[in-house]
Amino acid sequence: MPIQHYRTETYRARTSVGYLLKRAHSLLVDHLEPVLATSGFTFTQWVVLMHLRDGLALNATVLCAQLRHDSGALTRIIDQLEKRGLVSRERSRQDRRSVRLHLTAAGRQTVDGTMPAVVALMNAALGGFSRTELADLTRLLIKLTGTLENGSAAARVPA
Amino acid sequence: MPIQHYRTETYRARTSVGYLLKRAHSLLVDHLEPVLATSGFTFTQWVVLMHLRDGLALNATVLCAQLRHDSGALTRIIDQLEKRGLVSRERSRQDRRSVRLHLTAAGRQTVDGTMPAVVALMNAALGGFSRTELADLTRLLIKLTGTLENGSAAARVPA
DNA sequence: GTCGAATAGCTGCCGAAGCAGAAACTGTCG
DNA sequence: CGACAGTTTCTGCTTCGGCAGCTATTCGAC
Repeated sequence: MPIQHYRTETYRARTSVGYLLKRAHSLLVDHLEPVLATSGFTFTQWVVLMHLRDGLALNATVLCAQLRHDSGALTRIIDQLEKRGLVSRERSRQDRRSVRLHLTAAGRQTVDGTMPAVVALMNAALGGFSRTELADLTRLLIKLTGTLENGSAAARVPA
Repeated sequence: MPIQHYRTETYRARTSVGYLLKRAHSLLVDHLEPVLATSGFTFTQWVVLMHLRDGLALNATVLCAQLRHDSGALTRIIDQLEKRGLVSRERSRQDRRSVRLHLTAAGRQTVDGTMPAVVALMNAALGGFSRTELADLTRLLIKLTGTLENGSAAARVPA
């Protein structure tokens, strides 16, 4: 039995978590894009490279789930990055349906090169935050995504 | 002099605020869309109606800024909603360049009809949160957006 | 008042994401 | 073995957001 945080009569867009999430993310991307553009990347391309660098995804299917992105669109992004020599495709031998992705040396070097500017931007954005506040924010966001990933939220919606 | 929250060597996508914001928002929208589809709305259309209902935006320019949406795209969304009789356009008399937007009675009734399901969904998504946790999350998100709206973040990025 | 600059909104165009379906492959069950 | 369901990736089609340019209107300097 969850708490009634919001009520129908008093729900307002501007104070809702959903609106604030969108706004914060959108503003962050707007600040990030010019920085990445100096390295010749769109935001989406850079995110793909970051995930490959961190070993979070070895193939397109997992990458789609992680990034909540369309598989068709991802194919085309990988095409671009492969053409630039930053990513390589290789058919898996265990399961020949699957294509293993990894960063090339050039790809790793390029994405590492973007990190100082990105980290500086993030730290500036969080300039007014104490360490505790950032830890709280991170924890609460992880908690929220955890709830949303399990089907529990959708299941409770009345017909 | 902001705190060095993140460092170049240890920055990882999965634990960064940016990634978590995107993921949380995206999951929330995925849950919301089927609910709104039963009323015949896309997420974007519904957000526009909500803002008009709450009196947050009286014309297209303000609405664009609020929603961080393109003015051209917004014109077409308003077209659809006007054609369905949910929104009305009216040239302002004070400034005839400006078009005042408002919900029609039908529009208000329709968007109000979506509220119970939306509120139920949000409460389910926040099921594991205490009142304090939701208050903290909301406050921290507002704080973050505030920082990002003032140009301070971008200004500090090194060349 | 007049002229140039700025603002509000709309239209055409382009690129990227979403959807559906095809092709290649795997594993299972009879 | 062979039919069939399920995966993984890729390819066309459609839709939608972002950009540039246009018109109408207003503001400000002179």
